[in-house]
Amino acid sequence: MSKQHYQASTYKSQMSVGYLVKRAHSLMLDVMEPLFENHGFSFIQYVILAALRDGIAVNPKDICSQYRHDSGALTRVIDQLAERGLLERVRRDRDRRKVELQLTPAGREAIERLIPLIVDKLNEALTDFTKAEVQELLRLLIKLNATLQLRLDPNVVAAEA
Amino acid sequence: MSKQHYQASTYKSQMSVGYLVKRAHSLMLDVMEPLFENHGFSFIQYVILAALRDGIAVNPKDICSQYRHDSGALTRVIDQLAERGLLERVRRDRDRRKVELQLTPAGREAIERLIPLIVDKLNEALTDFTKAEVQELLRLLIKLNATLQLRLDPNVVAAEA
DNA sequence: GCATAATAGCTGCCAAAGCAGTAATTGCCG
DNA sequence: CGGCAATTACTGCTTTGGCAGCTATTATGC
Repeated sequence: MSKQHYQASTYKSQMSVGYLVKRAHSLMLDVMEPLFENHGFSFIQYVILAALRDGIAVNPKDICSQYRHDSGALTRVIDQLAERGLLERVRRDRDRRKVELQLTPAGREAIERLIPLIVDKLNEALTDFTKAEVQELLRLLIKLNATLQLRLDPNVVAAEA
Repeated sequence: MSKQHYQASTYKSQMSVGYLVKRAHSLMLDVMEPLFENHGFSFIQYVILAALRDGIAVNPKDICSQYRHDSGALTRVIDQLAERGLLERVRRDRDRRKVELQLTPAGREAIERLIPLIVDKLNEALTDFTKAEVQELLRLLIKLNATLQLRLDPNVVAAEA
């Protein structure tokens, strides 16, 4: 069924997409995290603000599944952000189980201030890349994610269609 | 200096290598973790065994920096694996601060048993990819990691040369 | 329509990661 | 050579994530 890109007899972690993605993730964190901490945010706090800014998530549930973060832990982080007046919980009548998270003006301002710093770091990380290489990397990552998503939960995609 | 791949005024997380790598990492974990747990290993335990198998690491320090894992936490995980007889701590005279980790026969057997399962999952995740696409993805990830590594610690590479 | 299952968010408890400080060893520089 | 800084691994303490259970609300099957 699936292609034989890897074989057990010759497998080495160094050439595994799994290892390489994990390592890229580690290195990205090393680069980005100090940036947020300097501005009074933990990484997960930034992630939430950015997810709301870009429409990646509206409910806590979305953030949990998108970023593989624990639901209980997330509640407490949202509490922190709400206490600092950066976002608000809104209950809509449409489905009263759900909580809609909304950035306050202060929250929007905070995340917008961080964006240029992120952009700088990303551009630095991609200095040696051509435009075409970046496009190809994005395309392949998106394709990989789509496949993984599909294998994990075939129903979701069908349901959204 | 660095190319302008991204601009603050048009930046969206969905097209960020950072976001895409983080998401790939999440999805990979969702796919792989159940596999290890079914065989009595946590993900970090597998990572350690695989790192030793493939020569990614020899000392605890190597694992910490490669995988961004806390040194203290790692000591305790290594304790677990040592108690289960899967690896051994060896002090070499060359530098007695360092501990060299070595897989025992049981440890080697355990990790070798897991490899085929990993390989299957990876091949599944890459089903829709051509050989050329996989090669290109690997190349770009390796290049990205090298750049990030360089930006984080310019001395390391110079020292190793 | 009603009982049951499923979903979303929250709370308490436990395990694990993060942090700081320690001891042993080695490298470095005067 | 000697003293100080750096490195490696480890140990306690704190913070955070992961898990199970709970409540409220909505979807589903009879």
